[in-house]
Amino acid sequence: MSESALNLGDLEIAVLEQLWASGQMDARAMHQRVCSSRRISLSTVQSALERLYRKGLLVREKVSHAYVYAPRLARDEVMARLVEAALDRFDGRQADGLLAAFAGYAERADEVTLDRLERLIAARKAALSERDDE
Amino acid sequence: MSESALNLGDLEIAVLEQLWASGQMDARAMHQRVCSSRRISLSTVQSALERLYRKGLLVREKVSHAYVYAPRLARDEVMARLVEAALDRFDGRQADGLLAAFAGYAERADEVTLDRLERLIAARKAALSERDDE
DNA sequence: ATAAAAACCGATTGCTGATCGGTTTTTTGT
DNA sequence: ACAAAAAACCGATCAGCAATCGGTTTTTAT
Repeated sequence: MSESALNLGDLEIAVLEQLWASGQMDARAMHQRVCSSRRISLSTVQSALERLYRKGLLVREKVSHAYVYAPRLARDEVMARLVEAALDRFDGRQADGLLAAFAGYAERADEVTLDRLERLIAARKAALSERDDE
Repeated sequence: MSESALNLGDLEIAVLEQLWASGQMDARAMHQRVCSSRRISLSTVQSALERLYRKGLLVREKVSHAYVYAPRLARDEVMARLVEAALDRFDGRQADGLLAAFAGYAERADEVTLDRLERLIAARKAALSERDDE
């Protein structure tokens, strides 16, 4: 096993989005934010937070008697892990899949993004050739 | 909804891998290939094939009395859709996530892959500027 | 000490993939 | 044409997981 089987439900993602937007909050505050779009009890929100905590995606700290939760990973990092998890299940290199996903995406990408990508690749190339020189 | 909620189980992926490797086969042949690693009945394999067919990932044709299944999408394409599906569930642009996944991957990418990517980006840039000229 | 707030616990529901055996339909060999 | 074999088809069960909740216990603050 590749040991990176990550999966997230809809509520879990909604909760994460709130935390990424606000930095941290307790279950009550989260409930306030989420219950406008979802008719949901406090318990349900607590469950989702607990699940995310157990999945290693949140940290928490007891402030007086209540847990205050905060994201343990950046939004991008979580997305990256999700992508990795999706691709991990296939045989062999996952390069192809990511390349393909990326190609499809690049078809619609704007100049700014393309520039960012070029820089990413240039940086990696530089790192590679420096390694070769040693 | 973004209408691209694709998800695949382990057996489904194993089945797809076989088809990508061999082009096409019927349920019996698939059972032969898969039952070495998984102790599984023919019915189970048939179910998986049927599910994949309904998901639009396979085509099939009656050859004499048995269905012969074949992939409808390339391996890369399926991987790309899986990535898309994983990222679609987040708010806003999925650019960031793909970029992040890609950045992580690029850290380990070899020169050949980097070259391929550069070409991909160059092609997209060319397409963009041609559009601008019109 | 007591009331309020939160954690904690367990139970239920719904969805989906995996799994199977039995029944019907179709094909094929004689 | 008919019987045997093969496959599709059907429905049922099981397992895992997210979502959902209410009730009980624990903790805190007054």
